[in-house]
Amino acid sequence: MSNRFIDKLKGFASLTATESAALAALTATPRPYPAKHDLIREGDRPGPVFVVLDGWACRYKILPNGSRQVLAYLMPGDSCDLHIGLLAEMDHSIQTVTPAVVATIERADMDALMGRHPGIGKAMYVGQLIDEGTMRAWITSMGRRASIERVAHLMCELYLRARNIGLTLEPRLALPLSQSMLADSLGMTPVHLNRVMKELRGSGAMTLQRGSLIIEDPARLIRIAGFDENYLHRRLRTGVR
Amino acid sequence: MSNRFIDKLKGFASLTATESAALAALTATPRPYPAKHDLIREGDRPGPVFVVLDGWACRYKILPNGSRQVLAYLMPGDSCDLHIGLLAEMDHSIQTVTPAVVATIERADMDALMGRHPGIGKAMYVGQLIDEGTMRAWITSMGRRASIERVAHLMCELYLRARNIGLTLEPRLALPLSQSMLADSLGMTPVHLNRVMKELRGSGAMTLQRGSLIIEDPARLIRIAGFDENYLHRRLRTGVR
DNA sequence: CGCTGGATTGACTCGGATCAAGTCGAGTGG
DNA sequence: CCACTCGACTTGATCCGAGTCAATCCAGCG
Repeated sequence: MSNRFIDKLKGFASLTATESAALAALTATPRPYPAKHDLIREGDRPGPVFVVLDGWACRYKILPNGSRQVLAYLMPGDSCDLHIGLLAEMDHSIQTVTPAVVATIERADMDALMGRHPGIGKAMYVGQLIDEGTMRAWITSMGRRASIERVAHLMCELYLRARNIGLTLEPRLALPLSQSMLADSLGMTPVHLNRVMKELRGSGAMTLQRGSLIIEDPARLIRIAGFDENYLHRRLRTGVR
Repeated sequence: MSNRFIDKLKGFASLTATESAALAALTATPRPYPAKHDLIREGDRPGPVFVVLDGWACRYKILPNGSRQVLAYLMPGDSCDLHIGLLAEMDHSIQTVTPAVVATIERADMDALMGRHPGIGKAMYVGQLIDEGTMRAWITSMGRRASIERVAHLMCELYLRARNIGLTLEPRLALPLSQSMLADSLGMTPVHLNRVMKELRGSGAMTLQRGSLIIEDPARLIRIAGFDENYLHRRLRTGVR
């Protein structure tokens, strides 16, 4: 019975058996949700912390004119902000992308947990720093990368994140994201995204079809994207308590 | 002798006299820096937490092709991420925009402080949630707003943030940002930014000249921007410990 | 077997980038 | 006090990447 949340945190800080057990206890009774189900909406009062144990979710905002911007993807093991409960209302929504299994941790439990087990706190903070780095990378992509670079960059990110948590070993990944959702992530239209995909396919860098991302030429994809994985912070600081 | 850092945190959580004094002690010996001075660069190993007590700073990234993306502005009272020390290297740089007065707090001191004074921790976390909300707003702007909307949105944000911390009371603000810096914040060229500014001026919504932002018609500017200030989280959760 | 929601392609338009001159204001030195 | 310089701001002309609109195409499915 693996718990992807715990597995992910273990990659950020060593957890004692007690700490793992405490986390397991708090995420022992997750709930399944269908695809495209809002876990929480912009304007809602935040409740417990969400932890995605299986499936994909995304953060997004809807603009006054009705268009959507996807802000981040949550993969198995990812969670929403752990201090979310301090705010009066959400500034964005979180929705499942695929059918997903999601645990919730009450704020009081979370606080108690982190007070008692500093290792868990540390691991959660590292996760949060990575999420922030990812947002900065998205801002950078949107602002200063051409569309083909942007697409390539997102594919690099999603593939590496998936590999980091053991979702795949081969140069291929099951990507449950429609072209219109990808377009809403990258600030472009579905039509243009489709053409860019065609170009990437033609260049021999990668292929995305039928929900399957295949990295054909990693070096080329990385070069197109101008991708530097440092923002995913795989190498963490060593020797610091 | 006001301390903008403490003033800002007091807006997020009530601080006891002891807590204020502890914060004052840790930020008692700030250093002045000239404008355009890198406090820390992408790739550097993070050190202490930076706290901007006076002046403006920004976070930014430089892309392989040499172009720059500004990621956020730090105004007086703002600080960098308080867990920054957990990472092996910075994923972006932080630079002063104007001459600035900056204090640094060592990680050990910060940890001790937050362990002893939960109110400080809470206030810092609220500040961080606002920073994250701001990044999400930037992603949304870059992805789904036209350039004039984007510019108007940033001006709304900067003006409101400045007013929230008491930098101004009137509908005017000293904005020490060059057009090329604004362009690098908004993912556009300086030339185009200039034209957009002209259009905003012509529409009677706002004027920016000689480092001075004047909001001529707040309602119109907000309408152009499609601005919703909820992401700045001024109304915080009440009745929660 | 027709329906439906993605994916794909074509034709046309337009917002913003690019390239290239200026202009303006604050220093600076003669 | 004025010529010179330098950085930042403006403006015009042109081009191209990406949006828009409108047909298909296709696979999965009731």
